[in-house]
Amino acid sequence: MSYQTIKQEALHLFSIHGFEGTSLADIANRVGIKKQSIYTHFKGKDDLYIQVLKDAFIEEIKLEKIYVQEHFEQTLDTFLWQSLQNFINRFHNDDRLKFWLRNTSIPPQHLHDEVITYLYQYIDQVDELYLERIQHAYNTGEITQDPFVVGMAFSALVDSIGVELIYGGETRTKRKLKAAWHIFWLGISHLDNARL
Amino acid sequence: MSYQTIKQEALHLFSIHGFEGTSLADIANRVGIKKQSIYTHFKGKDDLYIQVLKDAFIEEIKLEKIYVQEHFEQTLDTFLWQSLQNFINRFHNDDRLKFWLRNTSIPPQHLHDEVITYLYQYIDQVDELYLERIQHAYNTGEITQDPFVVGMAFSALVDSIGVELIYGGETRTKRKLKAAWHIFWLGISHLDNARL
DNA sequence: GATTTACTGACGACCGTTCGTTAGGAGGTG
DNA sequence: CACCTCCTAACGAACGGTCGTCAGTAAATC
Repeated sequence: MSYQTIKQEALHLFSIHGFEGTSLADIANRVGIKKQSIYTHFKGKDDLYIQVLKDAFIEEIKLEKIYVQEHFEQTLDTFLWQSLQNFINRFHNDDRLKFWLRNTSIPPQHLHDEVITYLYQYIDQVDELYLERIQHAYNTGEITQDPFVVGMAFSALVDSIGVELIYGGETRTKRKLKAAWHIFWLGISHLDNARL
Repeated sequence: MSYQTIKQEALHLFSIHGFEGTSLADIANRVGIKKQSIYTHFKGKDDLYIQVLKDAFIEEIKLEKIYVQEHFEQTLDTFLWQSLQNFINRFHNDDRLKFWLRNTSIPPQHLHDEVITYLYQYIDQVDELYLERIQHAYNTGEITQDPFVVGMAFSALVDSIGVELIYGGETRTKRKLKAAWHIFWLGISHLDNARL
């Protein structure tokens, strides 16, 4: 089924070169068909792009849910740390996350609203997933800070890792992650429960 | 001098639509000239793009240096916090930072290396600037954690704010920044000087 | 008059898209 | 089994546009 193949190759190229930087000819070339044949399966370039976006959205949410489900019982420490490792691994082994992080910063203008809608849904849903686990940690006294604040701070930490991954330096990413994580963990387990 | 005007309008459009998403016709249109006239001042699109990139790099570095210089004597608390505010203001009032953050995630492939080189220079130089001030804070006992680690963690904090700014939600940015800063500050002033 | 600047005109290349057509298989009908 | 119809997938050819670019010319500035 070349319907799937087209989406797969489109995802790959979009994740590297973005919407305008990727032509239908390029995609078709990788699939091994002519660009006109793409129109058998998709209404046009916009349609293909949105389909790819949607797929990536659904899949990424699913993977996050699975992770949280399978690691919920671990200590918050390893739960959060391994989720970061999981995030990094996914970025390297899968085009979806790459597509996701890269295309949301400069989406094609005429599709901006649609892209942003999916993006916000993604962030909110993921944040909520993690908030549950963090709330749990707060209740058991594992952390002392307001769970909502901790959740947001962790979300910011994930954002920063995303940036580093995009910029490409593996050494840089590791170094920054190590430092940011260290400070983050000290912060959320701080004894003085300061008010915000 | 329309040489400057061209760069200015190019910067504006590149910062919104990226390299491929911006045409010379669009730029010329905003300047009020024909697209061919751009070739009087620049060798071509690539040349214009690199010039704009270079300008943004130099100017942003300069602004950071000025900030650090003028606020060095403040407490680390306000020094770092206000630098974040400064960062946010610059993003909103100036196209350079917008260009910078947006174009480094998906640079045009044939200019990738050049772009990345400038980017790394930028990050390293800024990190070093802040490290000096942080080192100073460590010496005076204002913070307890390894200055290098604190610098990296702060750099990560800036990254995450950059992401939020690009995504566009002002409310989201404020909320996340508040939380991330809170945890960050607790972390770097933590009493147990844990080893990394 | 020399030099800078912007213009007109045109170029080939590529863009996304539409058209009509062809090959091949699935499924039903006689 | 043979025949016909329908559907899917991919094709070549071509469309109107836009892209970046180059050459030559006119206008403005010094």
